[in-house]
Amino acid sequence: MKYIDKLRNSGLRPTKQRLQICKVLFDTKKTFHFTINDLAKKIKKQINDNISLATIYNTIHAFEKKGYLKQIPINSNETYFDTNISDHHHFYDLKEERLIDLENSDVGPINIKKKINGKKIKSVEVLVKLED
Amino acid sequence: MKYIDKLRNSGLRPTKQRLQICKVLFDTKKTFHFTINDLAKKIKKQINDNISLATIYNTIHAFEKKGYLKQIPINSNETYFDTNISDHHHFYDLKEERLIDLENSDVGPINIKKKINGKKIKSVEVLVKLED
DNA sequence: CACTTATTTAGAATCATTATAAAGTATTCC
DNA sequence: GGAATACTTTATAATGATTCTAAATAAGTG
Ligand SMILES: [Mn+2]
Ligand SMILES: [Mn+2]
Ligand SMILES: [Zn+2]
Ligand SMILES: [Zn+2]
Repeated sequence: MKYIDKLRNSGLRPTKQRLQICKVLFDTKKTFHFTINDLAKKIKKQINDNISLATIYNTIHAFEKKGYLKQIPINSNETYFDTNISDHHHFYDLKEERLIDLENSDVGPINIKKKINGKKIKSVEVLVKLED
Repeated sequence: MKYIDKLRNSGLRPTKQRLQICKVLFDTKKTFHFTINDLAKKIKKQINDNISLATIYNTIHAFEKKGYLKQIPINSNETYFDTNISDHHHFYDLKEERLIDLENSDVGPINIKKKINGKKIKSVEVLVKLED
């Protein structure tokens, strides 16, 4: 069982709820962007069972900490997550309020010339805002 | 009167509160990053007068709409604003939870190769997360 | 199976932000 | 200047995403 091992390997007990959430998040051809609210709806529609909102929050945060999800830096009243954990960037369509992946190869190499003493770069993320 | 004209020119009446907020935001050598909460404290300390929180929110949003402030895309429970409205980027020190400006010249030119039909690029912002 | 530890859950609490609507102020026009 | 009008401020309430709490349940261990 793919997800059972995945969870065990990161010290998370493979509970029914976590496995159901894994299925919704990772059993797809395409990766996707979501808010907790989006996800809660998707879960309700896809599995015929209830998972409490607190568990969804807990699980998403646990997955993010383990690196199974990424948080997308964007200004919104809701937090956006991404099942695409590759090093990549985003378009944000301001009118449609929609995120679109920009693969690393779609953006030339980014050269950060400034250095901060004693700190190292953990990630470099580009947000490209789009208008009509 | 610098700020009176500035406000009038953008169709905002130069009220006492707006002028006081202008002073706190723009009467400084250096630009700075702030949350509404930061700013409310700063206002209380610098002017000997009370401005309601609702007015601070209204004013900051009006200024942002007019282009006198920028919102910084970052995941935080509070919204960050910037009095530096030049085209620039940010370091975000994860440990100290602090934003640091990265001037455009500190980052090589960014080449967005992908195009989205019917949309044009409004802004390109880079967020560089720093760890120890 | 007992025992320990982690997880789930409903509901309450928190807190940034936005909405409301009444009182106050700036602007316009005579 | 002095209405009349439109905009602004304000206290306070409402909203809504997220986090907290503490009791019930489930998983891991031997
Ligand atoms: Mn957020
Ligand atoms: Mn926000
Ligand atoms: Zn993405
Ligand atoms: Zn800045």
